[in-house]
Order: sequence, then structure tokens, then C-alpha cells
Amino acid sequence: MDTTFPDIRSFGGAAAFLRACKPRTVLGIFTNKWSGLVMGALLDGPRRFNELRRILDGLTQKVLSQTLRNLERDGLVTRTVYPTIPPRVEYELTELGHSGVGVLRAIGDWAGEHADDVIAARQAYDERAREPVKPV
Amino acid sequence: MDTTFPDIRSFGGAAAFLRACKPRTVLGIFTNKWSGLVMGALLDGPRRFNELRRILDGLTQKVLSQTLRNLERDGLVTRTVYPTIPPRVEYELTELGHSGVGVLRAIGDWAGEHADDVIAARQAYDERAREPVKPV
DNA sequence: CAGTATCCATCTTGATACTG
DNA sequence: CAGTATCAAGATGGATACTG
Repeated sequence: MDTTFPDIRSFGGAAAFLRACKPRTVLGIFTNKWSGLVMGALLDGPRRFNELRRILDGLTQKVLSQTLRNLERDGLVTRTVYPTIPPRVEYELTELGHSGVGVLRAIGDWAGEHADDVIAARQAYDERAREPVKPV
Repeated sequence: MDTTFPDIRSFGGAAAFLRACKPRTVLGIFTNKWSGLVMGALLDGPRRFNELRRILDGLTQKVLSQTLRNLERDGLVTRTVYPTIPPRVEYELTELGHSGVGVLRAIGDWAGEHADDVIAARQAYDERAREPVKPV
């Protein structure tokens, strides 16, 4: 059986693992609150800044700006400036970005399939915590 | 082509999406810093608390305790107390937990395959940012 | 052994205002 | 239009000490 998933022991502990493991440095892409949503909004093609703001209603300019800059820095999104007046900037998923969406989709699929299980488990746990200990 | 991944528009904006989308409430499992590592440490079978501490060297008791409690609450891990002296507590992945590891593996695989691309993109981006050095 | 309690550092998110 | 700057708040992570 395959038991190598995180394989922390070969790194000498979790702390060392976090430091040494290159893939781990990349995980921020998927743990970020907005990255996935922004990438999803780019699936249909290039989008302008305020276009994204409208689609993703609820993000402040700052957060959208930050998210896009991080995605650009990680090579998941390209930023193209057209030197017109007024300025026109388009964001578009790269190949790498599209492949990343695949992972996002896998996460989303699991969440969709099992959300009810998890929510039920949470309710059961919270109710157990409120009740006194049942005698055996 | 499938373009329905986050499908934010059908929710009326990202803010509403985050509130209404049940799967989204479950994503914390994968965005947590330690959950994946702890679940990985449970792949080989049940583990005791301090056993996990040794495997995951670097976690404090508090963080391990918190992580395990969250995993238990979400139904991914069971906690079994043996009323011996000294106390013996064992943690074990549930079926749901094992299926969650599958997602973690997908994330890890992508990260492993593309970490170098992302790291290279970051370096390129950071170097571009340093170029236009203007004298003060 | 298996935790809790406390206190603090940091990181992320966000509201608001301003700019080329 | 497409951003940046500033400040504040909250979540998260962690070091240390104590307990049944």
C-alpha cells in the first residue's frame, strides 16, 4: 500500500518538511481565499480589472489587486497593459493557470460531494459537546 | 467546454457565493496549514497523541490538539479514549478522512509537478520588479 | 500520557481615501 | 480605468507554563 503521501519522516519532522519541501512553497495558491474565485472568473477568457470586480462583486480593489498580482507572480495569470487612454489592462490565465484550475476543480468536486457529510459531522460533534456524558 | 467551475455569477457575486455555497464552508480542511500533514501521519493506521507529536516534530501541543479537534469535528478523524492509567487516546482516519487524503494527494501532485515552474515565475517576476531602479 | 490556559507575534482581510 | 496608500480588525500560529 502507498503510504508516502506527505512522507514527513524522511524530512526529519514537520518543521523541516515545511522548510525544505519545494512543493509546499507553492500551496499558497490553493489556500488563498480569493485565488480560486478569480481564476474561475478568468476561465471564459481575458478580463479587465473592473470587469472582474463586477463579476466578483464583494472584493475590494485592494484585495482583487493583490490577488491578481500574486497570481501573476506565480505564473498563473498574465497581465497585459494596452497603452491607451484610458488605460486598458487585461488578465488571462496561462497554461499553468489552467492546469491549476484542474486542481481547484478537484477540491471543489470533493467539497461538493462531501459537504453534507462534513456539515452533519459538525452538527453531531457540537451537539455531543453540549450534552452531558451519557452513562454506559 | 465546461466553464462552470466556480459559477459565481449564478450566486450574485462573490460575497453571496461565499455565504451561500455549502461546499465552500468545507474548504478550511484543505487550507489549514497542518491538517494535511496530520492526516498524512495517520495513513498507516491509528496513532496516539504523543506519537503524532514525534512524527510531526515541530508542532506544539496546542496546535496538534487544535488540528485534531477540527479534524474530528469535521468527521475526518475519530478519537478513541481507552480509560486506562495512564490514559491512552488513539486517532484514526475515517472513510471520509481517507477520501479527503485523495484530494490532498491531488494538490500535492500538482504542486510537485509545477513547483519549479512557479518558483521560476516568481524569480522572473521579482527580477523584473527590480529593473526600473530610479535615482532619488 | 494527553491534554488546557495564557499571552503574544504575524499574517490575512478589509474599509476608506487618494492618484496617474 | 486601473490601480496604490494607509490604517484597523480579526483570524491564525506559536511559545510557554500548568493539570487530571
